[in-house]
Amino acid sequence: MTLSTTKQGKPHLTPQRKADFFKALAHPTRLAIVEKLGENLEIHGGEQCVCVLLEMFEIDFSTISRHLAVLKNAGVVTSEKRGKNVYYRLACPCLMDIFYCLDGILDHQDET
Amino acid sequence: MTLSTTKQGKPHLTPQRKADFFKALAHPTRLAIVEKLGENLEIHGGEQCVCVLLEMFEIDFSTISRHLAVLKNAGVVTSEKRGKNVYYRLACPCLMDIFYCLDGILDHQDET
DNA sequence: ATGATATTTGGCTAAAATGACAAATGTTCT
DNA sequence: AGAACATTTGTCATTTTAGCCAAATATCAT
Repeated sequence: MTLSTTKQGKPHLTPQRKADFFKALAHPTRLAIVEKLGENLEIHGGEQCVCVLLEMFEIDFSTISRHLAVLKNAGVVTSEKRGKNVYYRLACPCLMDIFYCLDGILDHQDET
Repeated sequence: MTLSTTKQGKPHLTPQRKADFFKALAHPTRLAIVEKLGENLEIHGGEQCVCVLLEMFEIDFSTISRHLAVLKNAGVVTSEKRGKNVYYRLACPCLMDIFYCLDGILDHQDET
């Protein structure tokens, strides 16, 4: 998945860019990672060590690493290396608004 | 792409279900369709004939039809046949909130 | 420097998504 | 009934994604 950018390397708001963003969220594992990063935003912006994320799933750590790379390329998360560990956090806390929206939509559908 | 459902066939709010929803939005063509359906919501709920959607793209009509099926299976749109034509509309007008959210997020990123 | 720990990357296979063409279906009109 | 139109579905080729294992890289402790 390639992030669409302008000539200056600065991303812009094309349909492709939006689609890339949704695509990054279009996987249960990545979604779970994002929701985890959305918890406790008041503590270091909700950042989590990769090692913590690894414990959440029973899949190979290389696979998690790849999922994290997808999220990062799409601009959903950022990462920072400190010592032996790498910490990921949401690129924008307001990202959680999308989930509130979605929950509302899906709940509304389920009522029918 | 299969929509996750309960035994009663009623969808529930699993990570997979959310991921399916995002996956349906994770394509520029489908995104453009959804945004088109979000216009003029006050007129027949924003519904559009497939024939109108066909004119928006230079791809085969069978491909558009498949994209519409993906959106429908994910619960993003509903359809209704009237005469020779089929009309699609957003399953929930509030879906547009997601786009407002996303625009906000991406705009915010672009400022940096 | 060596070894232990944490994470990413290369290489591969299997599965899923995309898109085109042709054929099928359903509807209206004559 | 038959033709014309609108949309969907069958089938297939191509591309993309997901996941695993092994190897590479980076950092810390001894």
